[in-house]
Amino acid sequence: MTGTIHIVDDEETIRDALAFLFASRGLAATGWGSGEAFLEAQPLDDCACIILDVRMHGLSGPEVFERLRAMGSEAPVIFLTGHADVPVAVSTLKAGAFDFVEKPFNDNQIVDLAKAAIARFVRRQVETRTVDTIARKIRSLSAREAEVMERMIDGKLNKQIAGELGIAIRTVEVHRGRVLAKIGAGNAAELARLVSPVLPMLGASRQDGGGA
Amino acid sequence: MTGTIHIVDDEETIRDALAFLFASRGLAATGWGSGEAFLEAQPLDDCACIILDVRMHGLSGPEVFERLRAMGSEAPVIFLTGHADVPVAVSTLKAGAFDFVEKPFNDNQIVDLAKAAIARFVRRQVETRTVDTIARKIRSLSAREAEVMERMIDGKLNKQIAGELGIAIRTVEVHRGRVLAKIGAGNAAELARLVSPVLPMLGASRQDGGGA
DNA sequence: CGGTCCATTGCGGTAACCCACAATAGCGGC
DNA sequence: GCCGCTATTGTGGGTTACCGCAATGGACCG
Repeated sequence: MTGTIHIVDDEETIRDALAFLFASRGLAATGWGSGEAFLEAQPLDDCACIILDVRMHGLSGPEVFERLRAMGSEAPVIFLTGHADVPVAVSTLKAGAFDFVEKPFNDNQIVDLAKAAIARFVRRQVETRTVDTIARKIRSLSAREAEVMERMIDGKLNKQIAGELGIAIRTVEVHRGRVLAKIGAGNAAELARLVSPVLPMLGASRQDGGGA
Repeated sequence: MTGTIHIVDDEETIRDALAFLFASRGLAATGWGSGEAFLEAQPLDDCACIILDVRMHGLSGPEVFERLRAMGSEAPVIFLTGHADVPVAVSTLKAGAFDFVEKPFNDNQIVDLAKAAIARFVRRQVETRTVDTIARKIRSLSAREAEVMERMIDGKLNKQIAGELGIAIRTVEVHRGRVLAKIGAGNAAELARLVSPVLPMLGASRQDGGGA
């Protein structure tokens, strides 16, 4: 099981129709009668795809979408609408919605869209996990080790690094060895390849990893 | 001058109104009466932003958009439409359009959108130029040098590379030196940092850079 | 106060990198 | 056939990287 499709619509007819449709195609789906109910349950871990009706009692689809993104959810969202609302379509798509479909929809179209959304979700999950693994390793470095690593990636020699940090070459060697061990790289080239794409995404999240 | 705004609309009234509007805000703009006329002139180099009417005589806006992309243009496109056409809005945005605006539009909104589009265009131009510089250097490598470089980035030792390629260590050293010189890196770490983000984008574009 | 973690440094040695000098050999063009 | 480009290899030597062993000193915790 790769994840569940969550259907949020205040019309029970549509909810049930979609749930039945997905079930008949072998896709797991759950229905929610309102945005509030869905958000409160927060089944974030299990969200591979979210289908939101635009106009609902209480929170609207776009409002639910906005809160999901604010909560950090990256799940693909497919909007359903019964009214030709171009501005809403444009703004949600520009905000990262997966698709925007007008009712009445075609069964095969919706199923294909949901499958594509889940496929994208799975792909991103894999990428994110890879990045997170590296990021966690980087955060496990002490402050000094991080300083040394940054300079290693720039291709600086131990001698230069020692000069910049005002410490002995031997000390740089020790840090360098620890960096390679913690990141799991055999040498500076591998380190640079692994870490350099992730570094720019870590801006303010570093914290002092050690004492002194 | 960062580039020109190209307005493609078969209604002269709108063309002129937009051209006047942009001119009054200090933005250079040119009008075209049809998609065919615009495509034929191919002012690709000068396209910082393209405004396309959806429904026109001859080629429709989306058709023009599709041909532009097929021609390799990455310029941001803003669609204008007089009709609430959600499917067209969705498909064009998913295909990479910058925005989709319904008439009648607000003057300030259009100007701000055009400015944002131009800003994105300029930013991408800079990125593209950086990537192209590296890509050109990579293409200047001989076939053998490229094979060696690939393994350098993986952090392999000269000894390992020599084994894989069935050549002497000394030969690997020579290629290694030439790779670093051609790319402009001081060592393998810098090489990996510079080249590894660009490599995946070069799939089929490599060609033999040298003799025998 | 002892234990833990980290930064720091030194010694000595192996292995790897980098380069100048020198030479052989195949391919394509004039 | 000569020239130029590239690939290939060797010799020898200076510079670096990397590692084990050993030790000192500061900060924090129970």
